[in-house]
Amino acid sequence: MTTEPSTRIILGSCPDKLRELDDNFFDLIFTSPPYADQRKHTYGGIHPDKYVEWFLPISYELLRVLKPTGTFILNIKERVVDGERHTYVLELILAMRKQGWLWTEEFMWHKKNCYPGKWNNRFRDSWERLLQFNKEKKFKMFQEAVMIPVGDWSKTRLSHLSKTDNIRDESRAKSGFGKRVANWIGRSKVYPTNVLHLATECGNKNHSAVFPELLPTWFIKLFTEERDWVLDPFSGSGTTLRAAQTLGRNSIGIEPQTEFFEIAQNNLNKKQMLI
Amino acid sequence: MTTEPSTRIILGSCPDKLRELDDNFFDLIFTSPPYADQRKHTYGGIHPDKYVEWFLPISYELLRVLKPTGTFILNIKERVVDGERHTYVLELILAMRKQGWLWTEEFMWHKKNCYPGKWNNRFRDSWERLLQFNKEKKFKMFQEAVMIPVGDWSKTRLSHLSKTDNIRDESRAKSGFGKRVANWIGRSKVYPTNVLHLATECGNKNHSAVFPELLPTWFIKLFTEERDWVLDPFSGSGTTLRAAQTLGRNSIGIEPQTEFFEIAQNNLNKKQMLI
DNA sequence: GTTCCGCATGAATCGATAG
DNA sequence: ACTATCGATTCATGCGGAA
Repeated sequence: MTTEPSTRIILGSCPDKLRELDDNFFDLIFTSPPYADQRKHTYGGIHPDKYVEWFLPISYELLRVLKPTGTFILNIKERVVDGERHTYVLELILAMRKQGWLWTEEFMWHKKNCYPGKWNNRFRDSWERLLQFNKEKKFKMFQEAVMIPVGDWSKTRLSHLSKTDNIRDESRAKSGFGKRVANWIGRSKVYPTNVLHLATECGNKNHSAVFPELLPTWFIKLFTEERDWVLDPFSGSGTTLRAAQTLGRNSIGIEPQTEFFEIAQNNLNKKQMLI
Repeated sequence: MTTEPSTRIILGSCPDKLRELDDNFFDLIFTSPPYADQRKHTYGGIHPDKYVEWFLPISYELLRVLKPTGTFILNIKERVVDGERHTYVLELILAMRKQGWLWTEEFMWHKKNCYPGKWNNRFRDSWERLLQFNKEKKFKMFQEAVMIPVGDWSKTRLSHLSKTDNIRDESRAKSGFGKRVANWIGRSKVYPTNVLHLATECGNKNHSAVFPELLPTWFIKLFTEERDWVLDPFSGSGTTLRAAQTLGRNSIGIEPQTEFFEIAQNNLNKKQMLI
């Protein structure tokens, strides 16, 4: 048994590779599956009308490999089809409940910098769903791990902050929500809400990720302890795995594309990699 | 024909009173219906399992009285029942589509100051859905009416902020999001996103509103012109009607409780009231 | 060392044009 | 008529070069 947490990426696809994993093994599953008909160039686009059908065999396996006290966080957003929001996400929630999942909560990721554009009939979409599913009503949760510091006077102060005002200290504090943590060290802390107000990662970083590392970091802190096991069945460039590694959690990722598989390997600490 | 816009509240309940209204009459329907409540004895509480069944006859009439170019904004959030988010909102969206509604968009109200509380298995809920439904793909929308100041200046400006610089002036500007207007007149503006980041109203007013007046104000500006007709089928203390009156729109409200009916009457400009 | 500014880019969507 | 492809639109962010 090593003292370092282990990180491993499996080259392959879901649900096939999931079947090789043990029952009741993971404490947290955090993933952002390919959205319907999006990123066609990287993943084979899944047609919106076929999305639920495609995902259910995967969620079936996820239910099996999750511990009874574990949590599944699904980052997803429905696309616009023919002028309407498509209903596949709503249908997926209903179908997963029939599969045995509990739909415990819906967190919201409020993106600070969303995709630009201008249309006559809608505004830019600046939020995504973070659906929380559980196997049992009683699950592990460590709310203290994600508390944010706020004093009485700072409540007033915070209400006057603009979006950009929060940015600078985010990368330093790594506590989520970008609340200029450094300035309030030693102050009393409060619990956050179910809205995460984070920026998407910019494309000109040396690695590209669809979500910022702060996102998995926050949920890993909230739902796991050190040495717990984290799974990302669509690990992509490995953002979830890197967050897990930084926090001393064991993790497994699954990724079908060799290109992303290799990028993720390079972004992770080699000493902890199990090949 | 009066030059002032008219405002009228009907004492009665839905869908009965809706049946007395004309076809294809309203440009905007904005409402926050009573939330589902499992405590049967509560007045007006609708059991979550019966919510869709209760609402469909109402949405049927709303579809009838809305103009083909009009918009229906439904402010709603599902309750937690037995540890899970109940699915009645998801089911309602699916059922309303079968009724003929288009589910065009889902706006998000990100509450700045949400209800306090502490639970072992969840955080405070600080967002609500604002579901947009339409009859036709082509609907009236006036995006310029809700533009907000560009964030570009703020990078420079915010680096040397004084305390007074931070003070917001929502009421004077009436610009929807209430984003520090006075200082940036003459600056270029940008379109907002589909997330509204507003504070809930303070409780120390003599009436309690479930949403701040800025919320209906924003949608009335976005989807109607002066003298257009606005309907709130659950008008409560009359927040939507007052917003409509302030903006020079005609409006009709429906409210079953005499107490709220009278509160709303008192909050509105009497000269424009049609009794 | 800082700060400032230019610039490329991103889980998108619509409408027109083409097959 | 129905589907596929393509250009136009837009803005917060972070990197890199310059002052």
